[in-house]
Order: sequence, then structure tokens, then C-alpha cells
Amino acid sequence: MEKKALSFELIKEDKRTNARVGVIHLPHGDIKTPVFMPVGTQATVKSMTPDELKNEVGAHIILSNTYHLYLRPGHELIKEAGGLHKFMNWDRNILTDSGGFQVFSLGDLRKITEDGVEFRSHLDGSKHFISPEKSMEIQNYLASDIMMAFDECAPYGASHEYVEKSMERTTRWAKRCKDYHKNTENQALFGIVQGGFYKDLREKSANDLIKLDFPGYAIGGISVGEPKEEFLEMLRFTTPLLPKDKPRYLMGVGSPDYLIEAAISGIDMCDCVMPTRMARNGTALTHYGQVNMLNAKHTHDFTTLDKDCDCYTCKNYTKAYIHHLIKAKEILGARLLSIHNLRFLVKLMEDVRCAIEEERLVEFKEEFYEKYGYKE
RNA sequence: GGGUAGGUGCCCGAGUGGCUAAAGGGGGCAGACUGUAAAUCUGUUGGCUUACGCCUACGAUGGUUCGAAUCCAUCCCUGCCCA
Repeated sequence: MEKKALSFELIKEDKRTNARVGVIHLPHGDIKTPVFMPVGTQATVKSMTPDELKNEVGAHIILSNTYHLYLRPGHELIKEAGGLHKFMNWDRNILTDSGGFQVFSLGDLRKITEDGVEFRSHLDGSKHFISPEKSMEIQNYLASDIMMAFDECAPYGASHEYVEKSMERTTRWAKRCKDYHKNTENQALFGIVQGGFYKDLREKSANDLIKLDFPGYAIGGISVGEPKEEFLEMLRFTTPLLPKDKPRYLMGVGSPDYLIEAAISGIDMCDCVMPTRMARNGTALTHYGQVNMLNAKHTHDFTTLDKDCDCYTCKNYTKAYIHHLIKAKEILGARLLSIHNLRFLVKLMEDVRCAIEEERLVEFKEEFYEKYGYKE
């Protein structure tokens, strides 16, 4: 039998929720799930060295991005470097997004056709064309462990008619991705369920993709600006549609409450730019809620950022110092908060996993919400 | 001592008779951030008042005018040039 890049081992299912614990076996090591994956769009998790990601954050898999690396430095260059792992000196797993999210986020700069998407580069305005096949080729050059199918992430508020067409096209694109992808021994390809905020379309999308038999499935197109109730509604509806024996990845999530809800719904993997972006913008995620380190109240606060955190930042620095760094726009401030925020979310998922194993996930959520200040 | 340029809100700085509580920066204060066009973006920043509004304010004092940051007089201060 042909060797596959990915295999998923389901270890335990929670009795009271849809949560589960598992292990994803991949070419660059095993991933215990549920897991949070830091985002490193441009072949770097902004301001973090790979050593810090491993030793301080505890990351076992990170994301990178097809569209951005294709434009700069170019996928050929990364192939020449020996692949993305070698290029950026990261020897654990990498998941590459297909460029599908840029179809959404760079909405003004693109034109979608059946064949693919014509982009104008956000860097210099030059024209580029990315098709499902092109996305596969680029991701193949990048040599990521998990590749994502090229999809269209429809904006929140799009009509049923629009989303239906978009979703059907995304499914056709997924088929083309699968047909093009040959390196199944080293790279696993995930399909992405779309369908906006329409249950019938989500169901159709999931069913059609399942027929294509991907080694893992993602939910895309939620957490795009909708109210939390709608997010939860779609999350809880869509996740159970996906096969139990394969990893389920919720794309672009998120905040601590969203991550816990995702795990409870049966999601295994999440990623989000939030921890690093917030860090650069001066905000810390803590067990006691979000803390804006720019605020004047921290000026004379010589206590630690989060007394319940085990990260390098919390072990070594005071709020007063971090406040000073952030106000002075010193790079170290962004770095220390990035380490902390990333560690916070990675550890959160480790704690969730532990809670599932010990059959106390529901209690864990209640305690976490209570402390954080979330209202149910 | 002579000449010259200037003194504007926390700071820098625009403004040369009414549309000016005064552009624009910066700083301060606060908010946002969810498959990264983000070390970004938004709001706010004289006092009192719920509000209408009132008061204080463009170096100082006095004046012209219906009306002055803007015009006039005197004074104070600062930069530069010459002695």
C-alpha cells in the first residue's frame, strides 16, 4: 500500500461534547490535537525565531502562505533553497494556505473566473493568475506538510445565490487540486468546506468534498466579521458533517472563547493571526481577560503580566517594563507580547486537550470563562 | 547699541478682520484587531454643563472696529546678522 503523508489517530472522544483528542502523524513530527497553529505568512511568524516557537511557545506546526511567498521571494527561490522548512530553518510541520483567503482579503485587487483568480499584486500592482493547479504547484515547491485546496472565501453577508455559485466552484477547484496533486507521500491535501452562512450550502459542500476523499477537512468562510451567535451556529452545524476519522481544521480562529468552542464542537486544528497581531499592537491575552499594555494604569505595575502563565515573558518581565517598551515602540515589546500571546493560545489548547482526557472539559470551559470575564 | 525675523492650545506648527475653541503633525488618553496589504487602524484631547449654551484662550497691556489670533501703540521675551 502507498505511503501517505498524513495519518490521524483518534485517541479519545468526550462523552458530554463533540470534543476529541487525537494525534496527527506528519512528515515533520506528530501533532497532538486539539492544536493551535501560529501563523507565519511570509515564512516567518512575525518577530519570532524558530527556536522561540519551539522552546518558548511550544508550537509543533505553523502556517505559511502561498500567495505571499509566490509574490515574494517567489516559490522557485524557496525550491532552490531546498523547501520552506530549510529556507526558514523550521524543522517541524508547516501548513500552507492556498491563497484562497487572499481572494477574500484582497477583494479589490482580483477577478474570479471558473479557471482561477487574476490578482493584481498588492506589492507592485503587477498582474498574476492563480488557478487551483498553480496553487498546488506553488505549495509543492514550498514543500509544506499540509497543503490547502484553492478556495474562495466568500464575504459575510453574501447572498445565497452568490455563495452557492462560489461554493460549487470551490468544490470543482478542490477536485482539480486533488487531480493535480501527486506528491501524496510527503504532502497531505485538505479540502475546504465553504457555503457561507447557509446550512444547505454547508451540507452540500461537505458532502461533495467528502466524496473526493481528502485526508483532512477544513471549515473556511466563518469568523469573517459575523456576530458570535452566527459563528457558533455555523460551527456547531458544520463540524459534525465532517468525517470523524480525519482531522478537522477551523480556519482563522481565533480568540480564546472561539478556540474552546471550536474544540467542543469537534475541531482539531485552529490558526489565527490574532495573537501576533495583537502583540504588535500592544495587547496581551491573559487568563483574566484582554489587557491593553498601552494603558496608563500599568505604568507603576511591577507585577507579572499573567500570574497563571508559564511563558518566558511572564517569568522574566514586569507589566511596567512591557508598558514602557510598547509605549516607546521598541521591537522587544512586540516580541515579548508575541511570545506570551502565542504561548497563551498554544497552552490553552494543551489545557483543553488535557481536560478532554480527564473528562472535565465542560468544567474547564466554565472556569476559564469565569476567570476571563466572558459571559455565556 | 543698530538691524531683522518671530512669540498660537502639552510640544511643533498653519492661520493675516467674522465661516476660529483655532488646520496638520507629535505627544497624551481610550478602543479595535480572528486562514496577516496591519509594529496597523479608529475615536478623543481648554473649563463648566445632560443639553442649549456660557466662560477662558493665540507673549503683556491699552486702543481701532458692530466684530481681533489676525489692524494700531507701548512694553516684555527669543533667534539671527552687524557693532
